[in-house]
Amino acid sequence: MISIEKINDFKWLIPRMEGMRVPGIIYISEKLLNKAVSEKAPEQIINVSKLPGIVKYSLAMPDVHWGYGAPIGGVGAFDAESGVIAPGFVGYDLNCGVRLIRSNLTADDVKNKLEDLINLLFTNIPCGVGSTGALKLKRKDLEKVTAEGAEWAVKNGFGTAGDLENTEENGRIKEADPDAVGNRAYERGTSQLGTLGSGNHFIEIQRVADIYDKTAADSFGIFPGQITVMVHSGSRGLGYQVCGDYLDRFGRVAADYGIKLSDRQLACAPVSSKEGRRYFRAMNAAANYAFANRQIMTHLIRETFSSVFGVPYEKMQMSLVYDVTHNICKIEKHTVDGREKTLYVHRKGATRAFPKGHPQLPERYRSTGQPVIIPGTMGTSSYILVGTEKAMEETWGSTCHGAGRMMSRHQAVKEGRNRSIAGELAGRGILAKGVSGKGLAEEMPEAYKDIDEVIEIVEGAGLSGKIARMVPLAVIKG
DNA sequence: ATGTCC
Repeated sequence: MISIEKINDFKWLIPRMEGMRVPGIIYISEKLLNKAVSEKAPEQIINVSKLPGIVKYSLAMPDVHWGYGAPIGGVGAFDAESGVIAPGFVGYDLNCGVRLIRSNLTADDVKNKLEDLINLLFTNIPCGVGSTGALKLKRKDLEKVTAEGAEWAVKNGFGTAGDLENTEENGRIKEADPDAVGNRAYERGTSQLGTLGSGNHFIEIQRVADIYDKTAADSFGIFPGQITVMVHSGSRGLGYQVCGDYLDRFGRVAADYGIKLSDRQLACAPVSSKEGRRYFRAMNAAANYAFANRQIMTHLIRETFSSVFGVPYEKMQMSLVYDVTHNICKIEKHTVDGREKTLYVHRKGATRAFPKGHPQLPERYRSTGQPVIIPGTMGTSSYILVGTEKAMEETWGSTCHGAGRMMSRHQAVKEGRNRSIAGELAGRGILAKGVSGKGLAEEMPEAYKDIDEVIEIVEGAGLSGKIARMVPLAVIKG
């Protein structure tokens, strides 16, 4: 039995016990804690707290759930000298992330076009496990993609300079090394650029249903009744392979650095070690691939809208609001006990949420704070939030990343037997097109926590502010 | 999440 003590309505403490270097903190409500968090997630929060060089606390967001090695919804910062880096605390889908594309279309404009849009998106953007895209790149070009990220995509005609401006890291992480990515990863990545993938990855056409902060919404280009398009995808087989390769490697070398692993899935190496630095550069290379992937899909989405409406997409003002990554480790400066420190911040199923004034934000968001894009499920709302100063102080500038699973995929498939999830969604006015019925069942809304409750918690805890809520109209699923 | 088992 793990003891979890209430700090306040939205914040809970796992006190430091034998072997823990720092305490655990879970941002959650009593209701969600009892209903949606199994014992396995707190065990992983504790395992993370035992890693060398972890600073202050092992954190979990309200969408926390059990994952490979470390919890999804977990955040932890590590000292730049004594800390470690752990692939299992970044996730297999390196730079899995979300972007939101705005438009000047209203729900009325798309009412009679939704079916065409969703069918053509499904045709134009390959999805599903192992799906391959229209682009087949030579190894040399692929290396440019891992070095240059979304910048490569824009350079090759898939998007605009404005897209880069509105992407975390401008869509290109500088400290990336194409040579740190293995052959097998490149083989898998060759034909997958511009593909959606499977699982919880999706492209969704949404309607803006609520505005909570008009000033911020205005500066984000968001208005009531507006059509937005949300993309959730990552680095596909390339990132998966990078994660796997370095997990193997770290599993073998951790002992050489005197690290005793409490869970092999949480294999790690010192950030300052040869292996640690190499993983960091490979991870960033895979992250760049993911930025390019979402960028190329953005272009395909714009073309799809153009062809359905018969007007150039520029006329529909389909610009990028923001692109966030929620599976990554970043070098960031944070204040620790009154002093500025350089930290390796791991976010696994957690979103950066920097406050207004932060120097890393694009000029246009300097006075509002960073847009935080949070998807719900196929059947529920999604949100635009904004980063806060309190997140900077308490969670290394982090917030939740989505609703967070409540049921295992296996359990969801079982629940979905003799049901048509697409049919049920259609009954609620949501057009869902998936590669497989099983895939849709795995992603049924009931398999997830209530996104509205999750958002209430991050807002109540002061980790982000609500800007707008979108509802799903139509979605494609891998 | 994932060429859902090299």
